[in-house]
Amino acid sequence: MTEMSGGSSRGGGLAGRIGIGLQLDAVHMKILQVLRENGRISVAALAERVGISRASAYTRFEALRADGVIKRFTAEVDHVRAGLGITALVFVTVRQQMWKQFRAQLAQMPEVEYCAITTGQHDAMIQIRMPDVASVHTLVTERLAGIPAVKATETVFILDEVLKRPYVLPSDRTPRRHPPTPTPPPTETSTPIPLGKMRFVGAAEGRTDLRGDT
Amino acid sequence: MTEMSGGSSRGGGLAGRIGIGLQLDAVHMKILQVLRENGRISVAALAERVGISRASAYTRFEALRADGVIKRFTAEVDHVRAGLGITALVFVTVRQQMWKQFRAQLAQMPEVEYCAITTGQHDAMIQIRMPDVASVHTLVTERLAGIPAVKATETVFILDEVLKRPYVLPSDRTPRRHPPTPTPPPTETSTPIPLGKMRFVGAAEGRTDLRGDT
DNA sequence: GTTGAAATTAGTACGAA
DNA sequence: TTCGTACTAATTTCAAC
Repeated sequence: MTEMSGGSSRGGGLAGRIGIGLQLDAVHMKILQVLRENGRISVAALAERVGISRASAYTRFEALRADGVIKRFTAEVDHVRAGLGITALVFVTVRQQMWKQFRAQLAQMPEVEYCAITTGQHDAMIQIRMPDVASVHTLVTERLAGIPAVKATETVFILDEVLKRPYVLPSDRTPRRHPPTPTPPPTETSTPIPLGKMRFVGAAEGRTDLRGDT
Repeated sequence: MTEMSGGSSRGGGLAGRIGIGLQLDAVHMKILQVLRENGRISVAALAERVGISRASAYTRFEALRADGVIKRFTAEVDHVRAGLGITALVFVTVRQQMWKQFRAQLAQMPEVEYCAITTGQHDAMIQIRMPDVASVHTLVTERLAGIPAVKATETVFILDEVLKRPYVLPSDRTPRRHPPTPTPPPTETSTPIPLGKMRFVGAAEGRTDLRGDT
């Protein structure tokens, strides 16, 4: 092989996905689990770990990749060591009808590592990595705030990243049966607040154009 | 090779790191850049892309791994396809002097993919992946709220993950010189609020025991 | 740090169960 | 489908430059 990934992720972003494609069984899950822990494992070693033949491993491996279940393989870099020691979260309020522009601008900001559209007080949360605190300030005030689509921002710094797990699969979930009385979905209209400790935050009003048309 | 990663990440968490180790040059950066895009590329192909010999590529590759600059290789899985279609952020207020316990409890919750300690109104932000909305509710109310260290939570749902980049390295940054007049660091005492659009949120009062002693 | 050649391993393509 | 084997091509290692 020359390369095995990097060029075949179908579609554009992480957004909308249609069709179900592969039906994943326990073996698929086990493959994913191993691959999340060690993305560079050889298919032969993978087969051994999962308990299938090499031929099957190749078939399933390729199927998972082709089907988009595995989106890409990546190396996790220590950002501090790489020169980007400061991480911040910026919560952004986006002006209505300007989501497309907002997305377009974000695409041109390489320092943005992650962006998610959320319910709650703000509309989006972006995570940025910077060499120093001053750079965060500059980015937020001069570049983010300069985007017409951005109505307001709120910045918090990340003091420590406690955990970042690659193990998140249904099989990892704690075996914990749902309560007999099915919990009602947490909507704005019916949200019990048990223990007085919880608070779900719904979407802001008039959020109709959440998805861009890219 | 049989395996190339997965068992040698030194230390425990993502927290404190001592010593500088390798001094990264432009070639190292380029290697990291390629590896972040394609974690399964062969060292031979990597060498060609970076423009160095195979042997050099092997040496540098190993050095980056041994030194911890590359923390691990992982496969990015489409969570929706894998059965965890719901993503939520839970902002947690942690009771003072109970950080250690909080961390310990989190370690036992596999559905938590990411946890960061932040400045601002809340103390920590955790990202969870669940099969459905009801499970989020159950997790937050029955498990998270049940932790003594957790004083309060606030949950928001992620409607769409716009981008998740593996390209974040200093070399990716937009070449934009800092303003001649050095921007003052954004502390609570001296934070200019340009355009009335920005808002930095400092740490809550009395946050002295942010780091656990693990 | 680079090239080249040898040994090992990976990836593919068959049949057979 | 999955497995097992054989074949081909690539990668890794190790040598000398």
